[in-house]
Order: sequence, then structure tokens, then C-alpha cells
Amino acid sequence: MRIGALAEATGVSRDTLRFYERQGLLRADRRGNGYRDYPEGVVTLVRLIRQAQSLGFTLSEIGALLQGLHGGLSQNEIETVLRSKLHEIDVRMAELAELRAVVAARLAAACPLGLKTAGLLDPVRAGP
Amino acid sequence: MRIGALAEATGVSRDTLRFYERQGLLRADRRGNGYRDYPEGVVTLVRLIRQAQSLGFTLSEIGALLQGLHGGLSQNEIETVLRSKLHEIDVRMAELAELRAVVAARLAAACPLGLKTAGLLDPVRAGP
DNA sequence: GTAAACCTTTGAGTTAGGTCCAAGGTCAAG
DNA sequence: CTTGACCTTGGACCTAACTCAAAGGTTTAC
Repeated sequence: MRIGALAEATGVSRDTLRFYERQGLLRADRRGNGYRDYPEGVVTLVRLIRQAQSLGFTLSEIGALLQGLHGGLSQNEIETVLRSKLHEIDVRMAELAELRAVVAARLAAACPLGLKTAGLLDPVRAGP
Repeated sequence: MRIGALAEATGVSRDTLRFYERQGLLRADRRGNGYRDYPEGVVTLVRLIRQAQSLGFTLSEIGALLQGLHGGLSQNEIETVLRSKLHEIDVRMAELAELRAVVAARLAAACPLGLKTAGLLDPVRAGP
């Protein structure tokens, strides 16, 4: 698969794909003429990168994860990386749940406002 | 409250606090000598900003939300903003749950690898 | 054989979100 | 009345993650 097709298939620009390669996230074989030739499954990989990214992981974090998955690390190291990512995800999810509760409470309270006098953006409380 | 105390209380640098002010996220009164004087509740506000930020909201998104909360928008507009934020949070949470499943499945499978031959980073499947 | 649509590289520019620094004003303590 | 810890501004600089442009090689289509 050449870069144009990959760009087309993933919605990620050629420039960005080349950028990801420089960052070590993607790898491509080369044809005789110097053109990149992406291996099978690269579309899925690019999609995973974008997904992880949209969730706040940096490219270098993703790179570390992929290095593991790519066989550069031992079984044990891979597990460690995955476990720590899992933990991060759980933390993020908990934070999101918290933020959601704050926003939902504000919404439920129809937000009478008094930003200065009330506790600004404290979670809405029950009692007086 | 002066800027140093706020920085101390929130763990956010003075420079960053001034930056947030330029971005319209924070507001401070001025004392006779020109020093910023932050109103009550600002610590909570800064913490909320950081929290939202850590979840992938941009400063300008946060700014829009705060404009609403700050009374610049009508009750109705505020509700709309909050509802749309709530929706975004829900989408994010769903995405996170998905990513978590992928990573967890990889981990459970102890990731035998074969990145090239297997579907790279597809969720691990059951049957053949 | 030439035009269009691909591809290559290098290198500069952009945006977001800070971070640092210089030059200087303010204020409490000794 | 100086020292030190505050504060002010303006502007330069930094990293991440792109994005674009220039100059040129390759393939396919006519």
C-alpha cells in the first residue's frame, strides 16, 4: 500500500503519515523507486494511533506502547507497558466521571449563578 | 489573594496564571499598586480548569464554558453549553472504554505477537 | 515525449500551551 | 535607606504535532 492510499483510507494526511514514521510510530518498506510500501494492517494501526491520541495520549507514549507491541520488548516488558497504560486509562475514566458529575450537577441546578458568592464551580451541595 | 499565593495554592505557575488571564479564563481585580487581587473561590476555579484540561478540553473550550458560567450567557445558552459538554464527556468516556477493552484484551492474550501477520492491533477475537 | 498524478526530501512555518528573562515598581524588616 | 521578597510588563523562546512549500524523481495515459 502506498502513502496516498493509506492517507485516503485513514483520513490522515501524507505529511502526517511521514511525520509518524519519523517519530517511529509507523514503518514502511521501500519499493525500488524509493516509494513507501506499507504492510498489511497498517490502516488499523493508524486508526488505533488516532484513537489513542484523541484520548490524550501523546505520540511518544503511543510510540512506547507500539514498540512493545512490535516485539522490541520482552513479554514481561510488554505486559508492564500494557498494565501501566491500563492504569492510566482507568485514572482518566475516573476523572472524566468526576467532571461529568460536576457539569451534570450544574446543569441540574439550572446554575442560578453567583459565581463570586457561591463557591464558583464547586460541585453543587445539598444542605444550606 | 495575590498571584503568588494562588500559584502556591494551586500548583500552577504565576506565568501560567497570567497567561490564563490573557486567554480570558481568569479575572483579577487590581490593587492600588497594580498587583492582581484574585476574588474568593479562584482556587477552585483554577483547579477545575486544570481538571478539564487534563481531560482533553482546550483552553478556549474551557473559556467558552466559563463565559457561560460567569453570566455572560442567558440561562438557556448556559444550559446548551453544559449539555453539549456533557455529551462530549460521554463520547470521550465511551472512547476510553473502547480503548481500555483493546488494551485489556491484548494484555489478557499475553500478546503472542505477529504484528504483521495478525491484524496488528485489532481487538483480540475469540473464534478462528 | 509530455502532461498529470503520483512519489521523494529538506526545511520552514503554525498553533496551543506554556516558560523564561529583563527591566523595573512596591513593600516590610532591620 | 537598603535588602529581599514580592509584584508589573513586554517580548523572546520552547515543545508537540502538525502543515506547507520547493525542487525534483517516477509512472501512467495519450
